[in-house]
Amino acid sequence: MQTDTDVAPRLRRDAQRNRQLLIDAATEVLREQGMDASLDEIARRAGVGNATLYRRFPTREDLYEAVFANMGGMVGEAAMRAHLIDDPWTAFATYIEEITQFCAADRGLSDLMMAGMAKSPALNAVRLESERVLQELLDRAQRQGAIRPDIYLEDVTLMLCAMHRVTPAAETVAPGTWRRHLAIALDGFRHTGSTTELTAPPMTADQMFRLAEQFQPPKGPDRSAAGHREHP
Amino acid sequence: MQTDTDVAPRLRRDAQRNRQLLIDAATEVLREQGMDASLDEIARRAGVGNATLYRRFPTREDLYEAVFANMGGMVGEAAMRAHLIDDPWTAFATYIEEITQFCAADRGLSDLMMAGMAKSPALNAVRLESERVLQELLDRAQRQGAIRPDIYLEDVTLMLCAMHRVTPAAETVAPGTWRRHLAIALDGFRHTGSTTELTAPPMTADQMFRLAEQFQPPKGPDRSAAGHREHP
Amino acid sequence: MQTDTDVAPRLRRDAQRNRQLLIDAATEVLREQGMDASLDEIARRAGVGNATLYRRFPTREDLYEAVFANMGGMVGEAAMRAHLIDDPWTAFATYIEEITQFCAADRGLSDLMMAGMAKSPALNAVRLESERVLQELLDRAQRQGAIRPDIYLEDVTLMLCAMHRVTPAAETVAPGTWRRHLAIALDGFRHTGSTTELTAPPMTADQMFRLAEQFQPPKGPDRSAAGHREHP
Amino acid sequence: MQTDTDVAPRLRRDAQRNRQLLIDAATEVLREQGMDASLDEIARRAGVGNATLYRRFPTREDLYEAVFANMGGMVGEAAMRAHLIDDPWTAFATYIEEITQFCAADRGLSDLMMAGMAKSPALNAVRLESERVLQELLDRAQRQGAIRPDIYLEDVTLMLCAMHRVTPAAETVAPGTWRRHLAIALDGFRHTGSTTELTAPPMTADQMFRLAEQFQPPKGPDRSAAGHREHP
DNA sequence: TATGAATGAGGCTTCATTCAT
DNA sequence: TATGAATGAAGCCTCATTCAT
Repeated sequence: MQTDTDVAPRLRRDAQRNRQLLIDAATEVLREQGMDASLDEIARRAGVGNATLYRRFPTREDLYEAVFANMGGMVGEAAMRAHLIDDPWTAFATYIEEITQFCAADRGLSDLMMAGMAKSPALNAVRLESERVLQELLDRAQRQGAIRPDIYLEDVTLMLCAMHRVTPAAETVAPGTWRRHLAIALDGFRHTGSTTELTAPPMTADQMFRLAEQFQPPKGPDRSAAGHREHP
Repeated sequence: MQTDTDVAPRLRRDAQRNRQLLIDAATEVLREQGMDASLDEIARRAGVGNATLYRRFPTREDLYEAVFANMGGMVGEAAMRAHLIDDPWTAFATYIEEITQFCAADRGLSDLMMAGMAKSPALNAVRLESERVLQELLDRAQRQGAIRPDIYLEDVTLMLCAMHRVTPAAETVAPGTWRRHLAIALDGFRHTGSTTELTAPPMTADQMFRLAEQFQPPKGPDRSAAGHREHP
Repeated sequence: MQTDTDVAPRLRRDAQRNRQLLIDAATEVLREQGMDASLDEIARRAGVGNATLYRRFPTREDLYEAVFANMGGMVGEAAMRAHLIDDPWTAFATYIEEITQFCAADRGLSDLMMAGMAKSPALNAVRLESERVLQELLDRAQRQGAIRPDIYLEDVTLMLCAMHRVTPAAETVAPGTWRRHLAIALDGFRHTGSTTELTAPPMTADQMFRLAEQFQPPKGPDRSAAGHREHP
Repeated sequence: MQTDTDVAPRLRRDAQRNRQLLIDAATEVLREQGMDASLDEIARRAGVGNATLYRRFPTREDLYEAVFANMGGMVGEAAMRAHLIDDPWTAFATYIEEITQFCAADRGLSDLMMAGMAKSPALNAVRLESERVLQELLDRAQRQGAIRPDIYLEDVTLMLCAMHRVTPAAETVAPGTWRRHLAIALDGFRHTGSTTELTAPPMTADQMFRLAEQFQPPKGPDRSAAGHREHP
């Protein structure tokens, strides 16, 4: 399902296979249960001992990073396609639509898209990149007058965050409806004759960060002298 | 804090008191920790044995139902206030704002507002009542032309669902920002010159119900051979 | 085996029984395996679910404290008997002998006698009380000239510490030999014509404390959001 | 660091090198963590696969044996130096001091000095050799009247055993204090006017052996159906 | 041969739930 | 009736050890 043959440089064939089994199982379980999924369950689903999972991915973050390794590519491609679109509004909307389409199909992806994961460079990189793209598209659409001028990146991000927390579940029940939902939400950004005046300030980037921190996967016990001790 | 004298008709005085203690504690814990809170924690906070909780509220649903019994009142009052507002759009927006204000301050409330709780008449009743109100306000605003005509109740509900899954967390980080967020989202419903055409159909009521079922509190283990055992 | 009926104020009879079973099992396991014993093993040996152990004794320290609850009495009695002895040296030696006799019979007791257990008031209290007694007896014997004047409390304590780390094991192999061992060691404190000059300074009380900290029982994972999460 | 070219007679050059890396790493880890150190940690520190460790040293004992193979040299040199000392008491005390100095700096060495390792010829050989030397020095000091005549080799050994179980920890907290501690303890052996009469008999050599057996490194699980499994 | 990989069991901790008082 | 008590299972993590390359 995932194809990151280059990511794990030299791994024995069977290890490579197990790694893939784990990633696939994790993808599946995350899709179903979201970011709080049990690691043992993932190992079980992969048909692999739990310790194998720990060997391959010492922390939950490592596993998640691997699961979403190809997300970077997805974002990049979506960005590229969006940049080819002439109409600024359409470019903006299309980019968000593509991102959302990805998330709608995967509860885990949705969860992680906004989750803190402060420790995971890869995940943060993807998010930052996506936000960079978003900012560009937003600027362009505002310059052209399609989007109301008092909208900030964080407004868009927050709206996406909210969407992502619902679309995967909605998808299992009414596939495709998210497109309608998203179209409506996007219209809220439009620069039209009748818009509600915004009194509250937008979130700051730091507040967004702290918000993301609140959507964290479970944190296990710390690793100072824990666990197994003696086999009597 | 809660006053549901009719709900539990004949109960000894102390039982009545315990019931109330539990509801108050649950309200508090749910507000802080959301739908997944530990039942033992609730009993502890109420200063009551855990078994008492089980006796009073055999299932988690029963407890939650009681906790949100008074929400009906809140919805009713919001509805009343909204109906006093002349401008249809303002009425619509104000009602949603009041509901959201409540949810923003209470993680448990937000969780449960959309949560399945199929078994819970009370919760469903509140939801249905709220939806009835919403439908009225929506109709009115559409008749007057403030809201685009191809919007359905489910579109509004779904948007609210998404909001509720984010606002409580946002509130801890940037209080009040949800107003901005909500204003933008509501503008999406407006009937303006430039709106995106909606190709996908709205959710059906039944789909909404099945969606709500996906946001469930934790389910316990399968208990087949549990309980007290003499020490063999 | 232990008899602390007053310690746990009002406990249901079965709980009292289980508590006792746990303490007995812990005593036994600690005697055999020392302070690193597995908590699950203790529960198993007591014929009780592991969670019961946690309910009764939330931390390892709590359990250990209970196991050694009667140590205080032992120390007090030994002190009383020692104070009745006229000859200062005999009083000093006898007190230490009684303490050691207790420790020789119990590896767990020996371990804990010196172990850090910084969190356990009871254990620390016993240790401090014992040291107070020791100091008195030491002073008396030094005033009378039986013990060389450049000996400090910490010298005695350290010697005891060393003894305790060996006597329980020795006891299983050659019961009673510890008396011989102890007699020889005590003679080292005597004020005689031929003693080795002591060039190094004695340990400070603080150093003793930090030494004790090095003999710690295993530390489990921390309790921030760990363990059980969902029962899917 | 170690040089046991004779021990492993014919080994490929790289094997020889790995063997040495492992011994060095083990020495280091044992020094820091004592006898219970993790084997994986040792292999890791050696920069070598864990299976290599198993191939080179099938059992923990085998590894420990190799680690302490050179201890024979240390003992021999200490013995030599002691024999050059004219005063019998000084010779006796100096030898013990040198041995203890070694142990104080090395937790693993201390642990193993007395540990059972019944299977390990090398460790036993070192111990026996050291005891032989000790016996000689003891005899000499007793003949000259410096040490009381009713002291036996096992008395000295046992005292050393007790010291070794404390000095490494003490060393980290109050370096050098062991010298004071040791000096006091040694004085206990002296032939002076005032000594305590010894009623209990000394340990027999066999009892000492069985005592040593009680200080064992961790034993692994029972492995009956382990290993690699195809994923069914 | 050397190695990384895999494994299951074991340790700790918490939770929803039933039992006995 | 109210309550504390008991329970097993599930979660997380690590280790000694065997297997396959």
